[in-house]
Amino acid sequence: MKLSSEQIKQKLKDAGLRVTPQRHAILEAVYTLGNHPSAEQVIDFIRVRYPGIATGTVYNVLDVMVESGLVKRVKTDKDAMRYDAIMNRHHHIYCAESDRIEDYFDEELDELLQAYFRKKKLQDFKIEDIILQIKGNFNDNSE
Amino acid sequence: MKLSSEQIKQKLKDAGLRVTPQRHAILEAVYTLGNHPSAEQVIDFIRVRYPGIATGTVYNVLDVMVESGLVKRVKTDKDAMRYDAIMNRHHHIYCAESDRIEDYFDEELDELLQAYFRKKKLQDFKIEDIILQIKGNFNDNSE
DNA sequence: TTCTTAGATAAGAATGATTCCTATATAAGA
DNA sequence: TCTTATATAGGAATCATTCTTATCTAAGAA
Repeated sequence: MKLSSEQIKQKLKDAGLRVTPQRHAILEAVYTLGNHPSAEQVIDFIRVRYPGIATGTVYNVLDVMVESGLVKRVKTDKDAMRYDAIMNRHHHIYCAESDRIEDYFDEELDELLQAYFRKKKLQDFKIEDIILQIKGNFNDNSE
Repeated sequence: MKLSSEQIKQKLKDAGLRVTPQRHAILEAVYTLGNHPSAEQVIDFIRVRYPGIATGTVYNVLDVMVESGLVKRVKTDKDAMRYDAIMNRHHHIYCAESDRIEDYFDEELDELLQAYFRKKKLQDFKIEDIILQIKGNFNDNSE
């Protein structure tokens, strides 16, 4: 998903963050890259236009954005952490072989789960979010 | 869960793996520690009785065990990978604040999900496993 | 039982991802 | 414009994990 410069700025402001060129570039990168980029992919993307950005800054900013709810961390079987800017409730379809992640939106399923856990409460736990990790294989895997 | 030495041995054999003292100790550690240990926790646990075990061996063996279906990788928001020896279908209740993971078994839910995805097929994807990550907060968090 | 060898391990170097440190720079409110 | 709390650059440091190679051993064969 591509956002306008103004939209990105507004998102940072809404999250209560100072608007800096670095933060702007990083949030833009996560949105533009779309498919759950790693910090490294974000850095590579940004350095094309903005070579000076420091590695540490990207990690810092991504952390800050996670804290502020602008992005989410996505961990896979692999080592590097990945980031997701889509904040609407969604799930992940994941193939370990290719390390590919696809978003899965399904409101019907979400309602089903919500209803289920409204009835069947968990002891001593306050649910904030439920994420399905759907594991398997893409049929069109290039292998 | 605590397993007898004989049970552990049998599990290794059933998985088609050679039975070595290291593998025995590692599988025992994952079972005994119970709560989704990281590789580091496994190493610390084993070194008390078996100081010589090499770091690389633990990582190797854990990978081999994942390949052979003896343990599963468990991913959290944090960097380090964690491992789970419970292979029955179950889900995870996770609190990012404390990094605590609890197992959640619920056959009724599993059937619900199975029925749901039997009807609503995903295009171009063969589902092998569905794991819920239930995120939130434990009420008794010591904080 | 002993022999054989494919496969496993030790030890530690190497790598890759991430965090930390601190001097400098800057966003944004006064 | 000034002020200052906050952010960034640059690079060292740390942490998790993988790799390399010499040595060792489990387990089937003789």
